[in-house]
Amino acid sequence: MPQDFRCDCPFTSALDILGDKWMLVIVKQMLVEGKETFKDFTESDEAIATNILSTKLKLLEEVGIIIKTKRPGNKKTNLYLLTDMGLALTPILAELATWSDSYLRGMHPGIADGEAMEAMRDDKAAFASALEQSYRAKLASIVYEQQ
Amino acid sequence: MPQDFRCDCPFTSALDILGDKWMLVIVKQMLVEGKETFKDFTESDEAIATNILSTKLKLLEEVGIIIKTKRPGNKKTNLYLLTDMGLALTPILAELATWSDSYLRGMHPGIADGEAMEAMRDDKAAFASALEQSYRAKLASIVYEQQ
DNA sequence: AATTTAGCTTTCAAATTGCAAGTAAAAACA
DNA sequence: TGTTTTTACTTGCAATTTGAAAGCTAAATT
Repeated sequence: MPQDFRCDCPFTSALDILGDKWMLVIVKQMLVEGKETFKDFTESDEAIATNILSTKLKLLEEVGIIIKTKRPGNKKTNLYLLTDMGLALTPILAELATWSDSYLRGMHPGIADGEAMEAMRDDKAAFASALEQSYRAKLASIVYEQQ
Repeated sequence: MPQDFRCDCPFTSALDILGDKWMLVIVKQMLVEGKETFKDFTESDEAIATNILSTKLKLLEEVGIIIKTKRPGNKKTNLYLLTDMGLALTPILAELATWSDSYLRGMHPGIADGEAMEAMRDDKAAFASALEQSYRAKLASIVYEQQ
């Protein structure tokens, strides 16, 4: 199923891929919460249904935002990892979270407000690149089958 | 219909509102293309259906991203304008477009690549604040019913 | 007064999302 | 070595969202 695009607008084209309830949430779970396996994702706060998870992981892989691999010696557990294309979504996530912080608390007072949020308020770009860097460090440290 | 949120995550909460095919596209049409009226939106490249447009405009207003008003003396044509909350989405849009520029051209070679794209590549933050500023200038110049 | 325009609403079809249950293969356990 | 558990799904079906097309009403224009 090749992606199709509504028009030639770069804003809209990003949303043709990312504009749904789940794509960026899954990327966030990988980047921020360190989720890597199918089971990890099913145990998230957002409680994604397994059929949708399966569909979205396939789409993310097809588009090139993640790769699907395994740890050597383990034939069962799939590892899902962000590519450069996926890591490049970090600034979008940081912008979404700071927008929530600024404008959604009136509507949803429970929104988390810990150290990470403070760090983001303090310096959004620094927060984003620290997140990205820490994910890259993890990638460098874990062993998985290259393709 | 009060919005409901999947969990307390600030990333996810933004997507509970913005995570669909249309919300950010409509904001983009207002901000970048200067669209203001129901008819303006129906004439866009993205070709939104009128029933969906109607639903999404209501939701955008309810959330506080836009206001619905009129020009004095005109009882027919509604004017939809971005609020501060809506204008604060500008950086998200800029990030989405630059991500498309960097990673989607392989999949979608037709993505527009004009002066605006060059300006964004050159300085994303400057581009975003120029866009925002120009929208604010327009707001200051047009006459509409205050509420 | 008649026509056009703007801003919808309604109907119904199609696609997407979601719940719950089931399956298959690998791994862990006894 | 057999049994159980775990992981990663798939399947069936209901509910919600999206979409195409037509219709409708009031305001504005001719």
